[in-house]
Amino acid sequence: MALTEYFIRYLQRRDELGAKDLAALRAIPTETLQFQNGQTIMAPGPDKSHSCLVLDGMAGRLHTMPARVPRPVITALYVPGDFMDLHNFVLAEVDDRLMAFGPARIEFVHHRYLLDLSENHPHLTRLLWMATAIDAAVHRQWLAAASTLRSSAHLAHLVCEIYTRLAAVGVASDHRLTLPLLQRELAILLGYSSIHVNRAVRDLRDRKLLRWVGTEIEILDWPELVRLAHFSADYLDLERRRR
Amino acid sequence: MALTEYFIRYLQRRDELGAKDLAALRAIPTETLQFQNGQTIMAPGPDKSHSCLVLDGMAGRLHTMPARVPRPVITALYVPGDFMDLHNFVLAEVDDRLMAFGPARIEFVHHRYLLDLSENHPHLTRLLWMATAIDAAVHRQWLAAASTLRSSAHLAHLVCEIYTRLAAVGVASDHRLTLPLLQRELAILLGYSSIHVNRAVRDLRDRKLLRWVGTEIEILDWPELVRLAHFSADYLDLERRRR
DNA sequence: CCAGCATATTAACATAAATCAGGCGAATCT
DNA sequence: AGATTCGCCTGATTTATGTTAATATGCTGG
Repeated sequence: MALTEYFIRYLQRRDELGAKDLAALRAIPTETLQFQNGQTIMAPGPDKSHSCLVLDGMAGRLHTMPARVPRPVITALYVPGDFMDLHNFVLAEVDDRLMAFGPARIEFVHHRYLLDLSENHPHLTRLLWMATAIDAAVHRQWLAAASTLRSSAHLAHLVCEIYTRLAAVGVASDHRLTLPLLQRELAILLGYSSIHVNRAVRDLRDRKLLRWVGTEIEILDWPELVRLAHFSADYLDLERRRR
Repeated sequence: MALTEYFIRYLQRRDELGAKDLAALRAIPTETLQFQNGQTIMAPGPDKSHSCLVLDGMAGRLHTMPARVPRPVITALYVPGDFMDLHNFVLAEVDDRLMAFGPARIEFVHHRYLLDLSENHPHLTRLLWMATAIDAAVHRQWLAAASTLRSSAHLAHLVCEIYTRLAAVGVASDHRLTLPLLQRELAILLGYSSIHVNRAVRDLRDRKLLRWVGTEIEILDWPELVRLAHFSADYLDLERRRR
């Protein structure tokens, strides 16, 4: 199985890929595995041999604070095309757990191929580096959202971001998206109790901004949702540019 | 002026540097500028030509949400040796403002040298990449801290982290540190009102965990502070390892 | 069809943090 | 010295969020 075309499109939206780059990417062998909702894609620990990317479905990163901590926190969400685990290629140890949200197909790439890429394809290396930098930019946006937004606006911000990211890879359109997260999981993502998340969902419904049944969301008033959430897609760095 | 030895030590704590790597790093010319408290080191905008690192003093990253947002948020703090702005080498645009906290000397590296490095020194490239990955790991820890900790513990976590990072570069020791942030600035970092930060400081004082006068902090009970903050230095990735 | 379970929802109450209002003390300026 | 500014500190009140408890709803397996 070859490296997901989703990821190649992820890169192509942001920079031009030459024929040699494309060939090098497509030559990387991967192993694809299927996961069910809640399953662990990668457990924390040192010396990982693979990094992984999302082919299909959604996945997330569960970060646990050390010692007797109240609960883990979801610090990132990944959609198809996201190379979700490049970090562990350059870090000694990442003690986050990667898990599937809903059914998901994940591709695993052995680090030897990334190492080879970093030795012989500097342009691609910069693009992989860019992918981790975009992850970090999303982290910063989440930090800012958590600091400045109240629960409803905070939840709205998440919906705007995920819709934008899903739409960018063609998995969502027409202001409809599937978000395979329980309210309990939204709570540990946004940093609220699940009851409070429920209040926030109700608030957005009452304002007629969206319909939300189970995992299916329909955004009824995108401009107003964006305004409430102070959302702008800039930080996702979707623009095409030489790097 | 050559690339700061602090940054070289930052790398050496985490991996071995060969003679060629060292020579390549030391050959990079930099320009050093002095900033006063509150001054802008780099303004947001596209097409930056330089990245910068902290030689002396402290600096931070101010992230502003778009359009009529309540306030900016401090999403990162940088200490001597931190290559604080590698992001903009690989990203099209970073709309964060970099500013000095207290007097600070900052080194500027032209992107042409980073480009050269990424073309010809894959091992060093991976290490720079690692530096941005560590930044991202710190972001995730801040996200987790913001979600799970109450004000006092959250503030305690920040103090633990900054002391650990300052001590790692030899700028702090004996459980004493200088933190050139006003309570107002701590508030926009932690996501509280400054009045509430004041209460958190008082709480830590009342518990006899630290003395805090102006910008001078003395940690009186490190183990208890660490326990309260659920702090562990793991995420700073200080361990030495091949990458 | 029912029992059993998990999730969503709501209400009532408790706590945390924001906001409002103001006082204190040190540094600076006139 | 007096006035001003700024950061620190504190109490009173309001708002946001957490907690507990209970009900509803939708699924699954018998």
